[in-house]
Amino acid sequence: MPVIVLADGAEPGGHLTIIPIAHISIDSDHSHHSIKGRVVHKGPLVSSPIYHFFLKAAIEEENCGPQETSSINMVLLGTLANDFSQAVNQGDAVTASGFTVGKSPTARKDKRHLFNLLLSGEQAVIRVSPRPPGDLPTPREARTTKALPPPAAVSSAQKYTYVKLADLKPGVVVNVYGVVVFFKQPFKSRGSDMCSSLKITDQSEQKISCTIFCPKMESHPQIFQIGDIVRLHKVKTQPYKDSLTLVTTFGFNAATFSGMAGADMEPRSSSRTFSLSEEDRRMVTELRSWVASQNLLPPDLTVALSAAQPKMYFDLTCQLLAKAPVDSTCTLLRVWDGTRCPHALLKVRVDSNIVEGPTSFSEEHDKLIANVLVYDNHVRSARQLKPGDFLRIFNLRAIPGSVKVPGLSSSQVEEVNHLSFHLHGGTAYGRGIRVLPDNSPDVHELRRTMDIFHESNQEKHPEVNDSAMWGVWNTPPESPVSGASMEISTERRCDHDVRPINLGELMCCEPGGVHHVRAQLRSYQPRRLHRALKLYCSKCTSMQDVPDDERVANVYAEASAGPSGPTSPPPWSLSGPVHLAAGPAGHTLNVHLSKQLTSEGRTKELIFLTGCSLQDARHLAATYHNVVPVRWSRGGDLVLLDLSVPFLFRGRKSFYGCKQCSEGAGVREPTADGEKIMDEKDIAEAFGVQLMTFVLLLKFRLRDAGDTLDDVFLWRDAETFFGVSAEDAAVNQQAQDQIRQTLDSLCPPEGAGGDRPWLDLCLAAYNVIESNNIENTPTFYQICHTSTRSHKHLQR
DNA sequence: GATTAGGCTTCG
Repeated sequence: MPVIVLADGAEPGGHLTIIPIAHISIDSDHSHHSIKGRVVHKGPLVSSPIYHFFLKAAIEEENCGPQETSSINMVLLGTLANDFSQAVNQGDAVTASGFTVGKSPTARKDKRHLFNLLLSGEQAVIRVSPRPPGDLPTPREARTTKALPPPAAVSSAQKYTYVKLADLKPGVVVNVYGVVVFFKQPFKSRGSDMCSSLKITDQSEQKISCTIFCPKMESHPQIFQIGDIVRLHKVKTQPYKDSLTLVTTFGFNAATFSGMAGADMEPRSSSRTFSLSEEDRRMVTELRSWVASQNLLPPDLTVALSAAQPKMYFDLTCQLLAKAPVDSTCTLLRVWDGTRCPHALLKVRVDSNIVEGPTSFSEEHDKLIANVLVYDNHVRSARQLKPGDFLRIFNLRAIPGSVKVPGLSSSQVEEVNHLSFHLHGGTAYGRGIRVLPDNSPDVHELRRTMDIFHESNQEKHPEVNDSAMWGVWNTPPESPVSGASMEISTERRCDHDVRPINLGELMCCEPGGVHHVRAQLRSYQPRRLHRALKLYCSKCTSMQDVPDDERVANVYAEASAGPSGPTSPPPWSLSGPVHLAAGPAGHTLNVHLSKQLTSEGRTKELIFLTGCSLQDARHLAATYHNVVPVRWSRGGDLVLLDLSVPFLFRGRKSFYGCKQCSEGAGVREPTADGEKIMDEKDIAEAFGVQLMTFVLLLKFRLRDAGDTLDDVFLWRDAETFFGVSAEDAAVNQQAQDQIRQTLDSLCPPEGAGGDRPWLDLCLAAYNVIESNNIENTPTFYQICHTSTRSHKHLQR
């Protein structure tokens, strides 16, 4: 998906609600909110070493109340900044969503909102409707406009006209709309491009073949099924065999819409300056209702595994669980769709060392897993697939009987009358594989079916915990990051004097040494990066997950509702109620300050709160240096909350203590030395809390020419590797983006087109000996002393 | 502003 969508109607899409700019707050969850306003300032595009690009802008709301803050600063990072710079002009109306909120450092100076919006990554979307012609700038804009460079050509302002398919003349470049009646997935042409073909029709009932040549997969029309509507810009008519065909020309661009009447208008397009005018909406709506009234589309061939019959050709929507190469012309895909095929399914056994994804599943799940063998040209597309991907496989064939599977010994193929599924070589009948985006309606439906299976299976077999399946199922692939292209390499920072070896040699080495290898990153876990963030206790070396906000909020809520009998605040404290204006009605909570600090005029330095929510604590952390949520014990004393939640808030950061190593921890007055503001270490020490630190933990699978190595951990030196501190990654979107970008470059997502770079790595080999199992201890590897270096190239 | 392909079941 493009990060930026330019639309004439600047309303939020789908599930988003527009909220007033004044309601933006650092405490609120704005994931379903969007804001709307006019661009009153557009800063220059600045090249940034980390994000490629960086741009500041400000938008102002129209028709807001007299007292409200009506303008807010936005910080755009990465490709979004680049897109915005090209496609948006001062005076354009925009809506923004998918932002995070931060404190605006310039609020005092520019009199804008106390907070600013940070937009980056996939979730950030800006929609733009250009300023109507003749609409004069506001006085504030007029003052600043002069300083801006002349406006770049804005594609959104361009007017497109569309030709009906019956009115096409030979040898002209046109724009057309059509309903897809046939399509083929892109395949590698003999030339330099990928080639895809489709046939479209419209109300004139003319059927026209189109040939698309584009080097990038994602620039081809993203067609998921017959009946989808495509918009093709800049295609040339070309006579071929008594009829006209359409072929891409320079400037070609495609957008695809669902053909279902009433479906949303969200286009599938790789164009970064995408424009959707009223006419576009009308064209799509008219084609949708025309299709609904006709009977011209070929039947939908989608069939669930539960309805698969021997010998049939059908389309399968499914999830990939695991895959394994069988030989150079054949790859095995293990898939499921949550339904059970009435026919016994062929079991294909492959060496577990070459399987990508889980190698075994529970018996119940196994019955639902279909083995799909893909051949020849499809081996190439299967290479891009990752376990967890949702797929549509077109023109799959159900094959009954015993099948000779290449690469298997004769004893393994004697499964008579079991169904196997083949995706034969070639592209006839649109044969091919397509990855479905996580937000597609088909994926939603698939997930529902899989949910039902899991629930009923849990009831039947509560003892079975099929972690392999859950791992894949809960780890959907992230959608491709548009334009996250940077060349990257790794550099060893150690001075070990060892000769680089290959992975095969490494696996023969005894644990305990360090080794240098050169390998590619095949896959990594967890796919959801927030799960890579852990809390680590350096004393007992335990590691735990960071609790999510909901859990933390619950603990605070429970503590607020705790005992409220007679209380005895500590003698060193001053207590009193404080009224918070936050929230719809505002509310009151109790604060406790140190007498000592208060007398020194250092009231801002430390505050204890009873009856506070998570939001309150975060809110007050913007004003007070150290915020400690506490509760009353049954005996009426101030005590710390359960250490499963943060015991301290400092700015945007929160700090946790280790439960095991903090025995006897309690609320005590920290000694203030007056020179510096006390920090988390001072407070933890005073309370007797063993501080935990944030760490990053990832597991890599490496591969070189001959071997694959699993269980390669990146942990101790993860911060060196990414050039980001784990503590920053916990609170800072920019740090998270840097990790994401690094991983995307090392292991490019499907469709991004990048090659996997070769990495120079220093690995430590070790094993963990458990007391009762000295034999057979597996060897693990850890990446050490290695950092990534990126070499960005500017985008044109 | 070149070149690619130009649907129409594998044969495992």
